[in-house]
Amino acid sequence: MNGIKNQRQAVLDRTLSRSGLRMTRQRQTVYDTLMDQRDHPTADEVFSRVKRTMPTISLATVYNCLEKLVDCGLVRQVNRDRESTRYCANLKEHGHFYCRQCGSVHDIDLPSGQPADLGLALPEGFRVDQLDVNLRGVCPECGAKQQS
Amino acid sequence: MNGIKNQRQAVLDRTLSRSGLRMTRQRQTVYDTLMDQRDHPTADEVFSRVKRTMPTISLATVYNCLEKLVDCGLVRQVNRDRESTRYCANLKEHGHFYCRQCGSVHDIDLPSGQPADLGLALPEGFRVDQLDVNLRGVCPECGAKQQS
DNA sequence: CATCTTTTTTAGAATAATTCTTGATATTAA
DNA sequence: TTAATATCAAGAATTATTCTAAAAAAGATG
Repeated sequence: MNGIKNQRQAVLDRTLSRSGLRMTRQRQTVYDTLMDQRDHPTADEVFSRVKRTMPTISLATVYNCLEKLVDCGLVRQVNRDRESTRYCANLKEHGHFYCRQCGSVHDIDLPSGQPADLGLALPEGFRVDQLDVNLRGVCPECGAKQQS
Repeated sequence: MNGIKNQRQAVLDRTLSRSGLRMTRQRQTVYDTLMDQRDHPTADEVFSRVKRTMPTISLATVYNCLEKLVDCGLVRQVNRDRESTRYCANLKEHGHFYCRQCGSVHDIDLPSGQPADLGLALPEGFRVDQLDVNLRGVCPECGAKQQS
């Protein structure tokens, strides 16, 4: 029972050791937390979720774990302006939509392929290796509320 | 002589008062600084540039002025991850390219029109009113250096 | 012009997120 | 087991930014 978590754990273990890192209970819990509820929590939010099952963990450790997960590519940092960094376990290339009313963050699929495909008029000579797309507006839930 | 600065000043004056704000020597100088050298400086960098002609200005004032300029729409804030906010006096819709080698920031034209035109597969119900595109990579200058 | 009002500036304190430091603890290797 | 290394944890430190409160400047009014 609970094959999903076992499989997830195997991926984590493999990926960590590929980066010369050890699998620890803390990393596992932090990773599980991100995978279980994929709503782009801040480090602080992750901290309070993890504390529920591991009350002795410290915020510094959560930051450390998140950093390692980002380093080994299992987790992405998501930033909007200078607000707290959020963490995202969706590895597919995607952008983010921020609802200015409820503050929720939604993943938005990007057209696969190179950034050039976005139709950007990139002058000669720029080599792009990362693309970051952020949208701001009103999400469907808030939009609906407003109409009524 | 110096018609450009006079014209610029007139625009600033008009725009400020449209927002119920006064034209001050500090705001004028901060705005001029951004318009004169359009390289996306941080507040701190603006501060040190402004100090050259106005040695008594304080950093808080620079922050205040920048905030007002942003409020009244003459200046845009530009963020990359959680680094210091940068300020940009280019009002045309555009994205930003960050060179990971020299740290320079370049404006990148976006295809005019709605965000949907970027080819984003936006699910039904999202109303977008702001689009933010950041690219990361190597700029032409650094690319050329590397080849040789 | 003198006075009153409002806005702006300023210096320094406060804040918030994150990183750093250092010693304790756990894990692996020998 | 012992040694070596990696990780964790608690709190201090850092950094960018905002807040606060008082002084200065600008504009309006009589």
